[in-house]
Amino acid sequence: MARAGRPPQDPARHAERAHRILDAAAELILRWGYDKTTVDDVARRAGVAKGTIYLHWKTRDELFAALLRRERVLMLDRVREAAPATLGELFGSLASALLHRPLLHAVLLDDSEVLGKLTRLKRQRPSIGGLELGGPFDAYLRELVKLGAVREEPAEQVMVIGSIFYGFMFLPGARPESERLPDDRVAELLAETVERAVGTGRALPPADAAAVARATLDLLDALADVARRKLATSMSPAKERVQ
Amino acid sequence: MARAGRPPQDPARHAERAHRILDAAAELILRWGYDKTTVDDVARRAGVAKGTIYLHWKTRDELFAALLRRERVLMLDRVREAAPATLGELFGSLASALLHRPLLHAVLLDDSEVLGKLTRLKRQRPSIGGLELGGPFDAYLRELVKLGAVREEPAEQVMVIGSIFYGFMFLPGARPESERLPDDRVAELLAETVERAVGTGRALPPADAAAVARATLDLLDALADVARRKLATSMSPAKERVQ
DNA sequence: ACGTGACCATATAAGCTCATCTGGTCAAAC
DNA sequence: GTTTGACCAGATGAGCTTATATGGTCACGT
Repeated sequence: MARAGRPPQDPARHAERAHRILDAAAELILRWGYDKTTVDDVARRAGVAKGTIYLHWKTRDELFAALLRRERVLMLDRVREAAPATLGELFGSLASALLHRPLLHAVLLDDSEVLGKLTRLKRQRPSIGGLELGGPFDAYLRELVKLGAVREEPAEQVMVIGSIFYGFMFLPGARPESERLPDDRVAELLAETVERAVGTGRALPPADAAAVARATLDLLDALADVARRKLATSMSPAKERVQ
Repeated sequence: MARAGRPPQDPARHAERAHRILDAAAELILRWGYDKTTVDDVARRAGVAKGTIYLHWKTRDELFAALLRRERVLMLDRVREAAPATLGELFGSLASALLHRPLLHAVLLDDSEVLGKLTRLKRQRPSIGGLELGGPFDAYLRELVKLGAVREEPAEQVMVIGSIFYGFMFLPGARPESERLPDDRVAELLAETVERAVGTGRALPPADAAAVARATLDLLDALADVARRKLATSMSPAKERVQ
């Protein structure tokens, strides 16, 4: 109640505060799990009043959605920075980035420890690991097939890649600490495995290799673009949104 | 461990009844889950009195253990019959057999729908998918490395294989029915993927290829032998057992 | 205009009771 | 000698009550 001052309508400050709230939420959810993290906790940790949170999001769930969307954008940005030039590198970078974002990792694995009662509900969603399996990724794969970087039958290759990716993301958590490989090594092995599993094995002519690298970055840009647009929806003030 | 008391009047009939009870248990557990399946249900379905079940096993849990051990033996027998001759074929056969044994599949995936409150408890166990990752399988892998069938760093390859296997066993269950491949095709793709992921790619001289096939069958024999011995322990009358 | 925190209706958790169920036993019946 | 099912103590679950916590709102102060 002691807080004075009426900051003018400063969008930058407003956005900064939203991010501060999301930071608080991320930290608390990771520590206590979604069920045990209250809006009041988040507000306190972010140094705002509870009501302020509802100036940004209509419900607690929307706050969480915004958080996940931001995680996604951050992850994709990191992948994009790594500038993967092949399918294997793409998934290696994805893995590496995902392992640095425990919330997304928890969503992928449907970890009830973290997600609480949200666990089963998310199952409905068709997306796996942040990649829509029909859609831009599918087009990307077909492109690589054309370029001779990936074998035929893209529909099956999608399943193969998905399985490998999921297995690599899951298994380390199921093994005793002592036998666990460092995250970076896991990512490297994943990259290698994907390449061997669905690659053609032939070396590509430089022009085609460049085309693959280009297609990969284009895909990431497209995914990041969608992700950023969704995030923007989640970050605009609650009142402005219709639904 | 001399036999206390007298052997049953007709051992064959006795064993047949034990299997009938396990059949009943398997069916009910798959239908209702472990938690909702009572000893009385099993007895009724098997056409015996409840007390009879306790002539075979000391506790409900031991009945379940026997069931799983039988499943394991049956699965390994099936794999052995397929006579896999390479590492890839070994895992293809394992996958195919596992997909035909829903109980083992549930154990691998830690499916709480089926296992109920047993879910988290089994987590402790070091075994994944019925293969002890240190032990006979490890020796087998090293042998294949020596024969030039598998790349170096067997410790990492174990992790790679495990991840791939788990991913392939898990993913189909997470996808919509419409996009799901037939079990046989999944097994084939898994075989191919494992081979590409950890194989050397070179064709082996016939003598070495034969050695690989031999080692594979030897491994299966060894695993089946252990499994059968454990099963035997679980199938001997409850009173004869010490622990 | 903006932000706040007291406020409210509802949700959740804890504690308790009571009836039913279930794993396991055993004296009696084959 | 083998099998059975009535039987028992403890587990489980439904139902209810009470106390606390929580998501979300809003009149008010700045």
